[in-house]
Amino acid sequence: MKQQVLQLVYDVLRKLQYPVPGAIKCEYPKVSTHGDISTNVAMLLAKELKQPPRKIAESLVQSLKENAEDVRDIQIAGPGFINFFLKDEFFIRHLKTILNAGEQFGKIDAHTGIKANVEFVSANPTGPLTVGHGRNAVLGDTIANLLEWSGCDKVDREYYFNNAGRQMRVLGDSVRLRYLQLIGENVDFPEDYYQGDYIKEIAASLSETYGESLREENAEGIFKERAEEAIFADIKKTCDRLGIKFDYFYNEKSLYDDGYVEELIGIFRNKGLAYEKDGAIWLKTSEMGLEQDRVIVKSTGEPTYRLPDIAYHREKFKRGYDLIIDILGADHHATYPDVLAGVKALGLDEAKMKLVIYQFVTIVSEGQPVKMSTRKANYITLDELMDEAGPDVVRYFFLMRSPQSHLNFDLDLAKKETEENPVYYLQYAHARIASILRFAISSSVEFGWRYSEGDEQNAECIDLLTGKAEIELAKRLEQFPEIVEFCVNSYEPHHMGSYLTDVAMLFHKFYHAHRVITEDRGLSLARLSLCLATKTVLANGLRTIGIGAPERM
RNA sequence: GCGCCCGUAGCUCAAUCGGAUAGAGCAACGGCCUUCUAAGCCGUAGGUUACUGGUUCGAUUCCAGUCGGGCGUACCA
Repeated sequence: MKQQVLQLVYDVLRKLQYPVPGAIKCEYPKVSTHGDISTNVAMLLAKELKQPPRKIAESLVQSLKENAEDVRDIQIAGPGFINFFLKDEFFIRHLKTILNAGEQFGKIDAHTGIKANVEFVSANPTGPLTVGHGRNAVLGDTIANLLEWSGCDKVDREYYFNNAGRQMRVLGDSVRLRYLQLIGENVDFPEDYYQGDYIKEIAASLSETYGESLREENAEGIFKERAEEAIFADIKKTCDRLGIKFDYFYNEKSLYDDGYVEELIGIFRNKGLAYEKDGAIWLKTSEMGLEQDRVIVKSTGEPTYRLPDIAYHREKFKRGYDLIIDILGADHHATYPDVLAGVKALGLDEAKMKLVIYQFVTIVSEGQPVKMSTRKANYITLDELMDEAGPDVVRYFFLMRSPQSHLNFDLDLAKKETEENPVYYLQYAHARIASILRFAISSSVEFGWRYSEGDEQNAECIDLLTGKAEIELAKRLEQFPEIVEFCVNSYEPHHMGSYLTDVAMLFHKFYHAHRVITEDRGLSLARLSLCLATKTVLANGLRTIGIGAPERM
C-alpha cells in the first residue's frame, strides 16, 4: 500500500506542476492518530518553494483526496506531515488476497531475472561447526531464502573450502599422532595441534580398520583424507539439522587443478598490475585505491589466500551470476577489499558483489563469556546447541539481532527453557490458530452450522470484522510483502523476526478480545478468514527464516 | 598509530537508511482460566539514547572530537 500512496503523491505533484523532490518518504507512523501512512513531501518542498510546509501540504491535500481510492481521510499534522487514513474495508477485503495467494503470499518480484550466488559457512574441514559458524550459516541461508522469495530466477547456496594448506597438514598430523598413541607408541602431542576428541575418534576408527599397519604412513595421506571425510560428513549433517542444503561445495584446489590461478597471474602480469620483488609476486593494489601493494605469491612459490580468492570470484562471474554475495565474520573483513580491487582490475562489474559482515558471537554461560578456540577444543558446537535447544530456537537466536550487532548467546537460556524463549511466542500463535481451525471443523455443528475447510473463502460477511483488534491485525498482515522486500534489500533478516512477533502479538490480542466460533455463522466465518490469513502470514514468514510452524504445541 | 563495527530501560536487543510521544523480550510488582491452547492477555514501574559541539523545520540516526568495548591491520586463512 505504501507504494500506491507514493505513486499517488507523484501523480499529484506532476499534475499540479510542482517540483518533484528526490527522496520522498512514505512510512507507517508509530502512533495511530497519525494515520496509516504518512509522507514528508511538504517538508521537502518547503525550501524549494519558499513556503511553510503546512501551507504546501494544504495545497496538496485537496488534489490527493480527489484521486485517492481506499482513503478515508487525509490530514495535515505536526511540522507538515500529510497523514493518510485508509478505510478499514480496504484491509479487511485484503484478507481475501492473502487467502487466495496462500503459500505464495509475500512473494515479490524485486529480483526477477536475477541469478544469485550466496557463499556462506565456508569453514575448512578442520573440526565441527561451532557457534560462531552458526550465525554465518543461518544468516546466509536466510538471505538465500529471502532472495528466492523476492523472485530470483535461481539462488545457489555455495560452500567454499580449502583442503590443502597448512591447517590441513596439521590436522592430518594430529590424527596421525593420536593414532600412534592408540597403538601404543609413546609420542608427544604438541599443544598447537588440534586437541578435540573428534581427532581421537577418527584415529580410533582408523586403528579399528587398519590395526597397526599405518605406523609408517605420513600425515598427508590417509590420515588427512580420513579426517577431511569424517569432518565434512559431520559438517553436512549439522547443516542438514539446521535445514541448510548447499548446491555447491567449491574446492579451492580445483582453481589450481583447472589452471585458473596460473591464468590469473598471467592476466595481472599482462595488464602490468603484478611485479616481482624480494622473490615474491606483488599485486599493485595501491593503484587500485588501496593503501599498499599486496603479495599474491610468496617467495616460497606458494600463493597467498587472496590470489585464489580473486580467481574464485572471477569464476563466479564466469558462471553467470548477477548477484554474488559473501557472508563474512568481522574477523575476515580485511580480506574483502583485496578481492574487490582484483575483480575490478579484471574489468568485472564489482557492483554485482555484496558483502554481508556480521559481528562476533559471544557465548555466555553462567554469566561468563566463554573463550573459544577450535584448535584448543575449547568450544561449543552447533550440534550441542541444537541438542539442547532444538534447531528452531538456534536459528531464531542467530536471527534476532542485526548482523552488525554483537550477539550474546545466552547458553543457559537457550538450553534451559521453553517459555522464556521468544521463538515459542510465534509458534504458539500459529499452533493456536491451527487448534481453532480444528475446533471449527469438529464443533461448528454444535453451534447450528457446519464448517469445512475453504468455507471462509466465500465469506461475503467479511465486512463484519469491525473490532479494533481485528482491524489492527488485518493492517499488519497487509504489510508482509513489504517486510520481505525490506529484509532482502537491507540483507537484515532480523526485521522479519520483529515483524512476526508483532503479528503474533496482535493475534493474541484479537484472540482474547473476540471469540471466533459462535452461533453467528457469518461472523464466525469472517473471523476464521482472519485467523487463516494470520496463519498464512506466520507460516510464510517462518518459512523465510527457516523456522517450523507447528500445528500443535 | 590506522581501518571497520558497536555504546539506547536492571539484562539482551529494536527503532521502517533524518521524522511526530524512543519500543519489545527477559527480570520486578499487581490482576485474568466452568467458554476455540494461560507457551497467552491486561495493568504498573523502568530513559539526559556514553559525553561535548556542529549541520536543519526536526538527530538514537548524519559530521567532528573525547571516553569505553569488539575485530582487524602478514610473504596466516
